[in-house]
Amino acid sequence: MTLTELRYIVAVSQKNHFGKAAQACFVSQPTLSIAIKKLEEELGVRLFERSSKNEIRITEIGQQVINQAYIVLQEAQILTEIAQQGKDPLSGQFKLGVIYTIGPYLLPSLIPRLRKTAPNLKLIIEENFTANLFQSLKQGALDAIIISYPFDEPGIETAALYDEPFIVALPRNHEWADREQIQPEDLASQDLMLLGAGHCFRDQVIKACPDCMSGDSELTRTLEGGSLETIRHMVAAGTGITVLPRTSILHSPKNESLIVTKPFAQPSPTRTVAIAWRKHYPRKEAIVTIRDTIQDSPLDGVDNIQSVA
Amino acid sequence: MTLTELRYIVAVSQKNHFGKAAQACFVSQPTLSIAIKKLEEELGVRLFERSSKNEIRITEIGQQVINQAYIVLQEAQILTEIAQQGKDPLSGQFKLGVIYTIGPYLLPSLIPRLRKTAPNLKLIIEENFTANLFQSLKQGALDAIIISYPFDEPGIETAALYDEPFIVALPRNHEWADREQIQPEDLASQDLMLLGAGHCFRDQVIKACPDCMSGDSELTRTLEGGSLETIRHMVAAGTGITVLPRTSILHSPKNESLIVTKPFAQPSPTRTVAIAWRKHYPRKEAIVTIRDTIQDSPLDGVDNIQSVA
DNA sequence: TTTTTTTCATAGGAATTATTGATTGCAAAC
DNA sequence: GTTTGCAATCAATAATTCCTATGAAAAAAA
Repeated sequence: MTLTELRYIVAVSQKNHFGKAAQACFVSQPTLSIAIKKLEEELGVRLFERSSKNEIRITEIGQQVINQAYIVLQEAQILTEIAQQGKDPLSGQFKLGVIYTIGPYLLPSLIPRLRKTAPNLKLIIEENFTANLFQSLKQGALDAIIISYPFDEPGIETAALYDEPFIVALPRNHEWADREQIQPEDLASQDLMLLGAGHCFRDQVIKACPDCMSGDSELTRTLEGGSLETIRHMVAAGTGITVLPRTSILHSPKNESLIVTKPFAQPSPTRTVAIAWRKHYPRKEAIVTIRDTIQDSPLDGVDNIQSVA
Repeated sequence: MTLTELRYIVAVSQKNHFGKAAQACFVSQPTLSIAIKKLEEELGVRLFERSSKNEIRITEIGQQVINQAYIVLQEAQILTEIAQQGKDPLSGQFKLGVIYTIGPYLLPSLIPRLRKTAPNLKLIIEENFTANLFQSLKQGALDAIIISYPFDEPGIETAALYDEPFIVALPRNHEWADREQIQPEDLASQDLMLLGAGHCFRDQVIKACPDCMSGDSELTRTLEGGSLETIRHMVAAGTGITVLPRTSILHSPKNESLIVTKPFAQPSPTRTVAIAWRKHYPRKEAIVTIRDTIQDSPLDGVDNIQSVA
């Protein structure tokens, strides 16, 4: 049985005439006759009662079969419509993972802009650690993830989005409050607060300021389970100092005068934020759109990275 | 789009593996790959995300398409089941027309026996004049009709069922009550009651007893709108005499002593009852079954006619 | 009657499409 | 690096679809 054959019998039932039905199907009359004969043989049932002169007649069982053929064809039509609707890579769900230290600062501006550039894209957000996001990406639970370099996994492609300098956050009355800039090595002597294990930003800070974790620096503290916002509040409370990605301070309340931020001495420690997806992911256009949307109106204080489509 | 392609994508979604899916569909892996590629191109949508090593992944739109493919295939399956059920020519509706002068006598015995020989046949009965039955048969409103010869129409085939002698019905106290048999010509001198125009039996009686309608026989009366039963009651009431087909008296109450029946002198006027159907009617088996059912247990007093299958 | 017309079935051949085993290419695992 | 597993590709062949031309049957017209 083929859908074409079903279309043929439906046409015959509508035209009551093999020749006209064939015309309606844009085939020759023998083509249609043979196809129907084949279907009748396959079903083991005579669908039409042919008489040479008068109109053809539909058998009782033939009518039932034709009614069902309508249903089959209709469902097939719905299938193509489903495909048609889903043709747009910028429609449907898009599951985006973002690491904890980017999500709160990137998403508030990204989401409303993405609603304009891709209004049919139903964004579903997950915030998590890089490792968990990567697992979900690999398993297909996420369509793309936004993480920080270095990130190099087999089967995964990435595109850099922007470079984000690190800055130092101090309590207003800190001894460094008057400094212009900070040397990374100086942090070892301070009450430095870091995120818990799992946050890549923690590792990046440690790498930028290697001394802070050396044996003699017992001032450095890890806040397991905490977030950058938690740490920032602790800085404001005078508990210690910390290192933040610059985007995290651009979105904080302007009048937050309890905290002072200082840049690092050049070349400043920096992280590169990137988007990653499975190599064979079929909706690359959606990823390009997200990347472009992020870069079209960059966050203050970060440096866009040239697209390498 | 073909049903085969839909079966392929369903198989892939079940096996998560092109090779195994191909095996399940009893085709080679390239066959399945190409078919799916073709479907994806036709729909303009990527259904599967292929990665070399790991299992394949179904895209969001692909899942929707596959869900719909299930529905299409299921409806197609229902179609074949409908055909399967209807394969039996002895199932479904069968619309049988019978003329007025046969129906009341044949059907009471035919219907219960047909329920045994063809229990799935849903018999729908129409009683009417030959001409009307023929029209309905030609138009397809009836599947077969039971009429009396002569009956010869283009595109219609017939098979004789049985020969039925005519008999004369008299009031008990009629002058002929003691006769052994009646000569057709004698009827002209009697109060002969006939059915109205349209009943073929009327014409057959007139043909058998030509004198009864000649100018000098003003005793013959036509009962428009009447039936054989009406006429029989009038005979019982002594209004006149009539000619009946023999089956009509076999089913009358045994103790109906107000009427006396007499055979005609040999060769008795007789009618041949036959079944007729459109030449191209596809369920000939149903007709053969009805014919055989009538003849397997013949009505009393009639002569079966040899089947000429 | 005979002829014509209508209509579906059939035949033969061309074009298209489907199918297959063998091969290639790719990515991951050893 | 080599092997392994998987899907894509290739080239040859098989199957099918499709068309034109023709045939057969029956009704309508001459």
